[in-house]
Amino acid sequence: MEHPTRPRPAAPAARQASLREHNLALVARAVLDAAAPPSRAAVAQATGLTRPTVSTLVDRLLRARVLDELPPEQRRTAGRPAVPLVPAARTLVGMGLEVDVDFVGARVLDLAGNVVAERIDPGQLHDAPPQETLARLGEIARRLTDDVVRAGMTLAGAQLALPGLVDVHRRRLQVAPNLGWSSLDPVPLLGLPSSLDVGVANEANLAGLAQLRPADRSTTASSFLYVSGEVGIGAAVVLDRELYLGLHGWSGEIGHLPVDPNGPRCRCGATGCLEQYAGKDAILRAAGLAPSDPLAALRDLLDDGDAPALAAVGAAGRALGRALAATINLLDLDTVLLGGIYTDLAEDLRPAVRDELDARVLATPWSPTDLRAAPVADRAALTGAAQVVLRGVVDDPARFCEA
Amino acid sequence: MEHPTRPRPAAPAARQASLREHNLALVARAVLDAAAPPSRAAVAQATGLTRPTVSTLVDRLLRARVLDELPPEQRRTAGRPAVPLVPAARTLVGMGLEVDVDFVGARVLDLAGNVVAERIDPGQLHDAPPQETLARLGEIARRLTDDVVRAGMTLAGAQLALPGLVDVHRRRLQVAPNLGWSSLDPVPLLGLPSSLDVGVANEANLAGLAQLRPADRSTTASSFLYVSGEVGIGAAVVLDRELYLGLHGWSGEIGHLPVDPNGPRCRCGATGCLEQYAGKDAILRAAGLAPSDPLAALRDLLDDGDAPALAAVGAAGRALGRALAATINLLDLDTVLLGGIYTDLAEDLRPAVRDELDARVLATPWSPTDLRAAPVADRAALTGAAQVVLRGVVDDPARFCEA
DNA sequence: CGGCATAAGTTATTCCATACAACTAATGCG
DNA sequence: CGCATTAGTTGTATGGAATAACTTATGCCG
Repeated sequence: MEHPTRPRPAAPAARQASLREHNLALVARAVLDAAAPPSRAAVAQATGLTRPTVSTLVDRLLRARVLDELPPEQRRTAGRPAVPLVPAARTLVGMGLEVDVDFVGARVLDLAGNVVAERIDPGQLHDAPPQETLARLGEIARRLTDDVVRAGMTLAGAQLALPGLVDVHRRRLQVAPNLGWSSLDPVPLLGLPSSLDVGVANEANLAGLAQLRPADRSTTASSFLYVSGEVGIGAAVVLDRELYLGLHGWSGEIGHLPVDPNGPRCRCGATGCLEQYAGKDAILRAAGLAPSDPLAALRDLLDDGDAPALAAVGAAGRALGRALAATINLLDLDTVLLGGIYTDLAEDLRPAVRDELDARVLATPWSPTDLRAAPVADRAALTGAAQVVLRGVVDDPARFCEA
Repeated sequence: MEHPTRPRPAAPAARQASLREHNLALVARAVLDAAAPPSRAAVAQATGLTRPTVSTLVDRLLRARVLDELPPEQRRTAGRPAVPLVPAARTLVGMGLEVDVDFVGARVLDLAGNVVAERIDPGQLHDAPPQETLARLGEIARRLTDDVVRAGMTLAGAQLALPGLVDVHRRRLQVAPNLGWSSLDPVPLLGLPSSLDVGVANEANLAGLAQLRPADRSTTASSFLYVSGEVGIGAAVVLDRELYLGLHGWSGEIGHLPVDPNGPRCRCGATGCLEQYAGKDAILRAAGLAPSDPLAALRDLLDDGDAPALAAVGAAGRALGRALAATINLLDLDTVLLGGIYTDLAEDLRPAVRDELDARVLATPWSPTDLRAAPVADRAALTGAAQVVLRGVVDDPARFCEA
């Protein structure tokens, strides 16, 4: 059972072995989260465990191929040189899967954060039958799985990102308007071996999680609101590096926040939803482009100072700012990461969004909102999905330790 | 350090003693959450620990006066009769403190949930200087403390509920518009002995937490949105019995969700905020009453079928419904508890709120929203504040075990 | 070049919370 | 009165982690 965050606390039994598992995970996380490859002694320092304890735990993690040793480093100080520890590359890997309106794809990451294998198949998938699309994705997944297994890696699981309401506990898609899908059990349709653990989650939520680990190892905030602007608009609430999922995993449906009750009718039935102002199609249409036009066309218009395009982005920014202000008031976050098409439009959107945030966020005087482009932009959901699998490994490495 | 929920996960050290503490808390919680007083054997069953282990842990909790034994029950079945375990009454107690626009008060609860001591002082406190008001409250607190200590009880801590933006980590009040207070360190102004641990939190958040334990021991949902309608409107997000606090504890500021950008100007600077439609003063004014009129006056008008009153409540319900729909879309909750003045108005508000929820909540087809009056209505924040202290005791009973 | 300080990592021992198994205690039942 | 049954206790074993002492591998200084 892979979940975007660990399963509900439930009733935690508390035997003695839990201690070892807990500390094993603690050590693994310390190595993965470290700024530079730490020695056993440094891990002991960081975790509060003693050096002997860390040693035995590290040995176990080395045998499980969760960690790896680097050659002893040359130090300038006295003392025995440390053996730097790093997450193992190309051993345990996790697979992210995604279906979106214009592609299906899979990406395999290892614990070091490397993309080990990837395959993206573009195509217009709106209203394509789910059986067909998911079978196609399953085929890709199977091929990548074969590749990595042949290369000696162990696939720990997979996570499927879908642009819609996903029940993460039942692994069920309730509805994905932009795909034209509803009431679906997507996992069986992939046709993957049942031994492979496949979780399902919302695309924006997974993309949000991916922001926690930029490829350049720079640090992002550990709490933020990630907004994904696509045809629909989704969001992820991340607090203390944990995703807020809500009851089912449907949290973050920001696209239908009411911006103006007198506004245009939305396909959700209400009027004046955010999506009608700041959704991809809405922006393009307001800028005088067609929904099928590439985003670059809008970029060009903006760079040329085209008035309708500037007006479209301004209106989108104001609407987005209002919706974000409401969200921030409700959730008490101080960082907003602009994802999806908003990443490229960040500088164009900023003034209008800023104005609305400053005017409407109650906490502004004490905690002004940090508004920035999302650091991970390249199909972040795919990366986030794979990371969820790997997070499952790091949170319970005991599963992969035989002795 | 009392917090509405336990402090941030941070870096959990993991020594051997943690195991005992964890299991101690597990056993304590099992007894407190049980539907009927359980035996040691039943606790063992419930927790997954063995009977000998439970026995030693229970002994410790008995010595710490966290638990108590009842006289062995008469059973109809064979076997040695069980000794029922209950939370100890009148031993360890927690104090809730509250300042609101029309009263200051303190309430002391024991682990069994009994109100052990209470003192409410009504008064119009809008624009009263915080030094004075908090000193008054401190005086009450000191008197209650003396009473319970004299009666042999141990006061584990206190928690102060305030109607405003409270930074729970710094224990600081940023702003409380309805009190006319801002930028305040309230705890020192209470003048309580520094040995007493006093936390601070938002009134609506604490009232929301209180809903988890109705006095009649009936079960509420473990996840819900609690809405507190007063002069301002606040909310608490409770997921899996845990309060979502956000970064600072400012979550749940629902009162300034925009309902209609063309609506009346709000003192927050924006226009058409929820508070302008569904705040206590707004409803009373729209019903032709004065803000100072008691709620009963509105009740009478409604019962008489007074048209302006009905219209006022209808408008409030529609506005509230829209704001709640936005909140539910964002947070994925399926239960809304109406608190504050909304409790009494629940049946009057229901139709309009229902309509808006059904129309706007995306998840309605799969998870219709349960809308009901809050089960704990009698100054719930005061109760919730005391419970936060007691929760701290139950989560770490080792603090009170000497041996 | 050899002793010494220093830091990393390991080995041997102790400690302690829990599991396990066997016991005692207190009841109903035939 | 013996027996089955369930609650609770005692005594022993297990196994993680702490502690302290050790080994290893370096830089530094005379």
